[in-house]
Order: sequence, then C-alpha cells, then structure tokens
Amino acid sequence: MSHTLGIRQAQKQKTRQALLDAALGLLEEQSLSSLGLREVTREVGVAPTAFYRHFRSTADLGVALVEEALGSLHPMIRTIVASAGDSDQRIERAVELIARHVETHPAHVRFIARERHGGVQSVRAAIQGQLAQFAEEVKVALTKDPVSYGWTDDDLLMLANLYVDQMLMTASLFLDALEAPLEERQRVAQVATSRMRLISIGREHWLE
Amino acid sequence: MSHTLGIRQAQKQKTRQALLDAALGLLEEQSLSSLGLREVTREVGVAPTAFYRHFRSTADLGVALVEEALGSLHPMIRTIVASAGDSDQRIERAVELIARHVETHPAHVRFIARERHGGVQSVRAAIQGQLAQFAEEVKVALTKDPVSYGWTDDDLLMLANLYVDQMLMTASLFLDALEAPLEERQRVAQVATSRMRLISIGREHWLE
DNA sequence: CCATGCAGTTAACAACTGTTCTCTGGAATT
DNA sequence: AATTCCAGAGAACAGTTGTTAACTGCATGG
Repeated sequence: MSHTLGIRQAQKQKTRQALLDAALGLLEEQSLSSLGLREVTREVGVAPTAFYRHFRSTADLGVALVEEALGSLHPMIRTIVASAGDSDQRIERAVELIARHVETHPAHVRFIARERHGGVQSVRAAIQGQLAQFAEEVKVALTKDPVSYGWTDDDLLMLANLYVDQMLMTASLFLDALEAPLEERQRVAQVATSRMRLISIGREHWLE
Repeated sequence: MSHTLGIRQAQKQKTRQALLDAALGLLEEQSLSSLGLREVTREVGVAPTAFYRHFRSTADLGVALVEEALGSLHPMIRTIVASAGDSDQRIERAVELIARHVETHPAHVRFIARERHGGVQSVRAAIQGQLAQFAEEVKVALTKDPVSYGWTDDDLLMLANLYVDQMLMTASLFLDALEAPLEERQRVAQVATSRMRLISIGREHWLE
C-alpha cells in the first residue's frame, strides 16, 4: 500500500538519508553538539546550503536520528517482551537479541547512549520520550504476567523502567566490547545475564 | 602538613581553578567535544594563550574535571558503604545522600553523566577507570557483609557494578528534577528507593 | 640586588563556521 | 507545450576557531 514517490521526492529522500548516514558516521568520534552542518554536507558531497532543504539545524537532524535509531529498536522490545519460556530462558534470549542488535546497529546504539545525557536539549527530550514509551510498553506486558499480581501501578512502572535502563546499559557494554575478543564479549554477556537474573529474583520476592 | 605555596604557584592554581569552573559552567549546555578553549578563557577574562599554561587541550581539561568531580564523590561512597542499620535504612540514607550531593554539586554530576558515554575518548576512559575503582571498593565492602557468604568473586563484582550504575542513574534522575517542585523530587526519591530495594531483595535470594 | 623563570599578554595566521541571497536545471503541474 | 515549483549549487558575509611567535612584568632563588 506504499505510494510510489515521484522521481523528485525519491531523490530528496535519498540525499536526506545520506545526510543522516553521514552524520551517524561522524558522531562515532564526537558529540552532536559539536557536529557542524558543513562537516555533514562535505561528507555527502553536497553543497552546505542543501542541508537546509532537509533540516533546520544539526539539532533537528539529531531528533530525526533518534526516531531512526529507536524506531528500529521498537520491534526488538516487542520480541523480547512477547518471548515465551521460563525466566532464565527469556533473559538469555533477551541478552542474545541485544548483542545481535548492537552488532548490526552499532552506530545507532552509540548515538543513543551518547546523546541520552548529551548537550542538546531537544534530542535529550526526544530520547526520553521514546524511552518512556518503551517503558510503558514493557509495563503493559509485565501487568499481564501472573507474577505481577498484587503489584501497584507505580511499582510496575518502576520495574519496567529498570528493565529499559538495564537494556541500554547492556547494549552500551556490548558496544565497548565490539572489537574485543570473543572471550571478552562472552564475559559481558555473562555479567548482563546475571544482572537481569538478580533483578528477576528481586521481582519474584517483591511482595514479601 | 600542607606546604604553603609561593605567591606565584598560588596565582597559577587560582586561574587553573577558574578555568575548570568556567568550563564546568559552559558544559551545562553543551558537550565537552564542542567546548572551545577560547570560550573558556573568554569566560575567565584571560588571554586564549594562557590556557596552554595549564592544559594541552580541552580534552586534557576534561580529564582534570573527571578527577575533580569523582574525587569529591569518593568520600560519599565510603559513607554510604560504611553506613550501619538494616537494609532499608541504608538504602534510604544512600538515596538521601545522593540527593544532597546532586543539590550541592549539580554541574559535576551532569558532567559525569554526560561525558561517561561522550565523544572524547580520553575522558571516557578516565571516568571508566574511576568507576571501576568505585566498584572495587563497593565489592570489598560487600564481601565483608555476611549476606555475601557463598558468593563467587565475579558475582560480587557484578553486584558492585550494578550498585554503582544505579547510583549514577539515580543521581541523573535527581538532576533532571532539580528545578521541579518538591513533590516531583520526592517521587524520584521514592522510585530510586524502590529500585535499590528490589536489587537488595534479589541479592538476599541470589543463592537459592 | 640582580639574574633567571615563567604566568599571562598581544598580535597575527590560515582555516573553519552558520547563514544570506541569487541562480539553475529539470521534474511536476496545468 | 508552456508554466510553475523546488532541490541543490555557487559565491560571499562576518565571525569564530586553534596555534604560533615574540613580548612583558613580577615573584623567585642565588
């Protein structure tokens, strides 16, 4: 049901995407607040003024990057949350999924980790918004779990946020170990699994 | 036993500190990777070239800021860790201490949260080093706790790191709520306490 | 008291930045 | 086929950046 774009709009989206990709690449070695618009257009091979046809500023581009990065993460969350099996199996699968996502989208993960507390207000707000949405989604899933019987709404949201934060921390740890030997990456996976397991144990005994 | 500095060295340290303070102020609205040396010297009211008498680059200044920011945090960690009382009392006291620290050193906390995953390699490394030191310290304290009997060394370190990360996340949450009404800040304290408590519960049932 | 050291100044540099206005070629519309 | 639209190019702007070199004045150590 996708409407085929005209040659015109297709070209535009193409250079827009090229700008986003170039920016994402440049952001591996700096923060958004130091990213220059000329830097980006130079990388793409386009005139500096062309930038304005797509974004008002680099901050604006940053917000677009947030949607791209966290949009691709959305389906992953659903997969983890919907996964069956006992607690330990689900945790191992979640860690495995996160590791895969970091391997296939390292720049996206780095961007989010970096700009979550970064120097650009609007981007921080965009990330916080998306993460709050994730937490809400996780919370809904948790509510359906029989383990959550008797939990208050606030505590469920607290736990959901804890899971989301944990997911990001794990992703960031995997990112740091991306170039490291397999042994090191396995150690990271081991630690991440233990963290999740400890939280799950706390969850099971919460109401005592 | 402090050696009284000559007029000369005293003046030097004074402007050095002024540079650090000015930088910290400017970093509330941007990231280190976009902080210019001229920007800092202008703020202090000193010639741009004077900067080089104290730091090789802004990245170098960033590393110095890490030591200042996390150095002041060191005693706080000890206080929390050495605190007596049952689990819930200790947690409440810890959250209270973190809240106070954020109120008295907001810029330091923001700087660490921002640059922990920021765009400047050397600063990231410095932060990671200090945090690893904190975790080691927490681990030693945990080892002495009877609750830890039977725990492996790896699991103790895992828990210690979890606590350290949690401390930072809590601090960051308090930071976001600094200007918010009391009611909001109390909600943050409530959530932080719950998180810590859940982790503690997980810890108590870890060996089952 | 005089010579040395060194924190901070002054001036100048080439390179870079974001933003403006004007222009152009080709797709889209009529 | 004629007209409008608009993504991108080009040139120019005032202002900024990091870094250099040579200086000045004052605290320091002999």
